[in-house]
Amino acid sequence: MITLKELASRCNVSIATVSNILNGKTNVSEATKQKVLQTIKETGYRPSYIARSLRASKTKTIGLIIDELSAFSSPALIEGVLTYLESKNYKAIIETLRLYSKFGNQPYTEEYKNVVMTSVNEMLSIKVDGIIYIAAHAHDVEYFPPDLPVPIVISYAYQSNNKIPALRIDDETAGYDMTKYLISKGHKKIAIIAGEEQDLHGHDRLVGFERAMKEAGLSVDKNLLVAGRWSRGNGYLACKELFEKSQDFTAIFCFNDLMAAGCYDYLYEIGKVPGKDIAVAGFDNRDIADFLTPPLTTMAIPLYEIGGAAAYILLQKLNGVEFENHDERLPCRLIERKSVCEIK
Amino acid sequence: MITLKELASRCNVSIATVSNILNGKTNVSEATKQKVLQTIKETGYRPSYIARSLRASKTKTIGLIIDELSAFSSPALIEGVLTYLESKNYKAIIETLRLYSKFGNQPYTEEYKNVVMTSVNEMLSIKVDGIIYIAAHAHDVEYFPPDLPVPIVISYAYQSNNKIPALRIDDETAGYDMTKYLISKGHKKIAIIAGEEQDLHGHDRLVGFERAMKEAGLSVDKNLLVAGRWSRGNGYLACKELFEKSQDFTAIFCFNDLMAAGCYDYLYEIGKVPGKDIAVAGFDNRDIADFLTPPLTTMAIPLYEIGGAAAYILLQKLNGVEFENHDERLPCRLIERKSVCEIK
DNA sequence: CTGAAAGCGCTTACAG
DNA sequence: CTGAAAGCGCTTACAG
Repeated sequence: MITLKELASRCNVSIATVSNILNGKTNVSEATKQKVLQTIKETGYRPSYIARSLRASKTKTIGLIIDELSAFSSPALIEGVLTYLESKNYKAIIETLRLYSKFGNQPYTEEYKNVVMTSVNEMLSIKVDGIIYIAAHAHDVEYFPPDLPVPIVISYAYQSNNKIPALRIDDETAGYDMTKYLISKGHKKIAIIAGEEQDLHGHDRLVGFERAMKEAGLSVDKNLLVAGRWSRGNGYLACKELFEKSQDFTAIFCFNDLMAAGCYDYLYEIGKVPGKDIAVAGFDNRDIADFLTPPLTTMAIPLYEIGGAAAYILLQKLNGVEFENHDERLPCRLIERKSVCEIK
Repeated sequence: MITLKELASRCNVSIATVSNILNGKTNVSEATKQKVLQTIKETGYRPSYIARSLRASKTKTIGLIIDELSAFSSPALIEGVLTYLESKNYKAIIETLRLYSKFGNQPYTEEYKNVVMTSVNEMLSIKVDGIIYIAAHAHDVEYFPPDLPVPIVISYAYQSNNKIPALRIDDETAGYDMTKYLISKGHKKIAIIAGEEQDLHGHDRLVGFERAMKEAGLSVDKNLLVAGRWSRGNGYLACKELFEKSQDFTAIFCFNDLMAAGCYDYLYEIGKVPGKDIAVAGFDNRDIADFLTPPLTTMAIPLYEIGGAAAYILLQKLNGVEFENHDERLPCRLIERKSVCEIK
């Protein structure tokens, strides 16, 4: 691969002139411009990104710090980021933290902070123009200092203690919408399998649920609320617990699809058919939702959009636009399938 | 963030000395070394990756070109690559080609070559030390020229016309193993839903199937072989076609899980229960496999391992080790669940 | 053991 | 319209 210098000498012009042409400066005669362009074509010359970055002290590269690539949400989030970045001619350096494999089910520990900050420092050393943090799960990030030398945007989580822009999903409205849907199908006694206590997603969905119930004049029975971890096995257990506490409900709203699947497991075990004997709703619209029997009615999460919006905001910030305290919540979409039966 | 020069002047030594310390050279007095290290700690100095890369003309960065991030295989492949890379202190620049969204079901066209080569050239411009191409589907890549200035490794596909190392799965053995398993369960008449014709994965799996049948002294009935696209809908259609052509089989080996799910759909429609009235096997071990009713017996693909091996080989090549004509096939693993019933 | 100097491949004032 | 020169932040012989 030839260099600018060689290219210039082949064309019998100075490197400054070639550089000007490359950068679209207009103060160049048409003749020399054509000659240079022609030679570039012949030689396959490509400017060195590295040299350009060093000189211009901008890399046009964004650092992507990813909690966990194998989280179901990550690929779509990343795809959204990359698509926007590419359209603006930015590159991405990617680093995955392997959060779940390293820290299991209690991921966001003190030790984890160090992992994240080490990654941030590495990105800084690479001289990325900005950073996008892609969380695996909504949480209060806390650890990004307010005085980072480059802008940062949080996707799928947020930070309460300063002004870092964040994009997440509107859990409350989603909880509200699903509950209204359930009510519209005639359900009045709705049980909840809620995911871990003190979980942000769960908390907000529950608030939405209660609001919808209240609006419909329906009472919320605390006996019909069961919490647990976000897995299929725990969905099974939670469903079991529900039936041990009460039989008085016609629908179960699970706060994720995995727990809904576990819920199915238990229902079949006791001879009840979801979508027929009892309504089940999920959340996330993972791939599996459509492959359950019956296909699961659930909430789709705007992952691609969140990724795109995160990239958009970051690039805006790079252009000097302020996004202080920007904590945007994108709407989820109800996907109606076969697991919610109607009650007359 | 301070520079080497500032750091040196704070310590009253030359930049060369600081650089030597940073790079672990031993010809430095303990006293100055301690002073410099101390100052680095105080100032939070970090060397500029960009400047270092320009000077050393190595970036310690690998370009990852990804067919389609949302392919089910990509995240694990990437995770494997990144994990190995990180352990060796390499970074990754990532670019996704959005193959399926751009080119639909006939992805590997002439136009696609240009997309890939554009990406390669961009990586070259960024001066990556090497490239890993992560395919979404096994195919003969063809387009990488043999004289690329940096080494390249193909993961999940291969290239027939030159010496680029490639890692893919051992479809033939996997087809053989699954067939043997089916035979061991008493099945003698096995139908195949094969995926697209002339597909590499499908071709090799079929060869393995035929070998196992032959070894067991079983005949292969061409009527029991149906091809189609890799989707659920086509699995449904293929299963229907199978039943229209013949009723004389006790097991269906689907060449991916999605088609197996479609197969389930049709079976239920005609009142047959998979795993009871008829055996069904899949391929891929996607997330959905365990959520079907009954859970699907299938073949797990060593994606993480392929990614890791690709990264390993690339770094070996960077160290001058030759891997000409390296076309490695990693073994799949049979995951036994509930969809294959036994015949006495 | 330490430092002065060249140079990696560019961009950016600035002079002509 | 064109070019000489400085400099981005490092590393690497080389001299002392």
